[in-house]
Amino acid sequence: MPKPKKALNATAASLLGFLHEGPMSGWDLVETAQLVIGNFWSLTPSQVYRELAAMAEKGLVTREEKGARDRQPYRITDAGRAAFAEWTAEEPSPETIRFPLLLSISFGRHLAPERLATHIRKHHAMHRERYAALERLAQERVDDPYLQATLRFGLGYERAVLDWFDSLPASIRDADLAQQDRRAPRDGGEGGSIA
Amino acid sequence: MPKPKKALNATAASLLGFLHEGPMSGWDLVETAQLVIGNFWSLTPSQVYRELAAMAEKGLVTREEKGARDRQPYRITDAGRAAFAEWTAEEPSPETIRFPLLLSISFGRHLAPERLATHIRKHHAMHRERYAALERLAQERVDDPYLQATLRFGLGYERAVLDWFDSLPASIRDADLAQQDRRAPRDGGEGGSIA
DNA sequence: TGGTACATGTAACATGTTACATGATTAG
DNA sequence: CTAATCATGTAACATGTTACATGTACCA
Repeated sequence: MPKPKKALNATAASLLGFLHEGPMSGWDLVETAQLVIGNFWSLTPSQVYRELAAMAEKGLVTREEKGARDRQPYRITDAGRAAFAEWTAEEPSPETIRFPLLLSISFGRHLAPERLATHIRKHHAMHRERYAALERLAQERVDDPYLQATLRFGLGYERAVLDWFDSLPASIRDADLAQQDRRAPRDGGEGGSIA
Repeated sequence: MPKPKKALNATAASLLGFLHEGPMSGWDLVETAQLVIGNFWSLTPSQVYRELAAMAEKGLVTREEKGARDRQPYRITDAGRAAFAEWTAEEPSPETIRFPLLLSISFGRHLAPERLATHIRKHHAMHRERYAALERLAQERVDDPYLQATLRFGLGYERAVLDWFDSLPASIRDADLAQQDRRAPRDGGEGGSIA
């Protein structure tokens, strides 16, 4: 067997996905992606420009006439559509989550309790905001069932995260400065510079 | 301002976190990590060996006498503990999720419906299994509150994902071979072609 | 004695991140 | 005119992934 050969990476595929709707510039793509797939995928401008250049090289997209503000639109080609279709045939890999805060909690016994509690508090607040923003967004665009499904994912995820925050025991989330002697003698300042 | 200087990356930090419990080999670390932080962090053997080598270079860990089966244990040093402590002081970055299946759904209008439905079905099954496995795990180790908290995260997440799968409209998840003519023509169907 | 699981590691490559350089357009 | 924002891109580096090479111990 000749090995399934990986035609496209998911990021490139997503760009081609958007380009199905018509030519767009790198900037457009970044904006659109943030809005549409931002809840479960991320891509930076420099990645986008790199992928576009690579795909242009391979003939999956072509550059159009520049527009206003030097915008450089890219248009998907037939080869691009074919590559995209090939990508859709592969079984999507399982999702990956990287959640640094949970790392801090895992090693919570080695952190100063109020430090951990502070991290938790900030992230909790951030997720409350995200949830609210998502709810607002979900109320506007009710048209497209695919977008709706992914939006509902984001909502469900954020809801679960908020519930989880609420389920954290006081011993972890409410560390107050009073009962600090459990370990990690407070030294306030930046760690005792060892260098 | 001299720039916060990033002491450690989260993956290296997690290795140091585990090494706080005592010397371990790369293999041990991979196994432990899979078990303890596998629900929200991933690291491959080659990453682990590379990080260990780099950290040995920097004096954050030292190599111990090899044990049975050529196992090479690493022990955290004081500098390692200091670096870890420094890492805990940084605010954890927001989590990132990369969920290729949701990408497929986002571009669902450009996929053959039964292809998308197949992807969904497989992932749904995978998550059902993960959820069951996590529940089993959560029943055993009730001791450590930090582990419990992260386990509860995994459970909450998987629960949310399963609920989300259940919430998918039939039009997306139940594409059956009968109503295939939306696109991606197929043939050989039973006589009753839909009006 | 030969296969499988254990265990360590390297090399090559793909992807993601950060910092920066440049020019175009708009708003004040 | 000038600052802010829009827009494109490059370069350097960090991290993640895949494939492979090597050797150890167990067990059928």
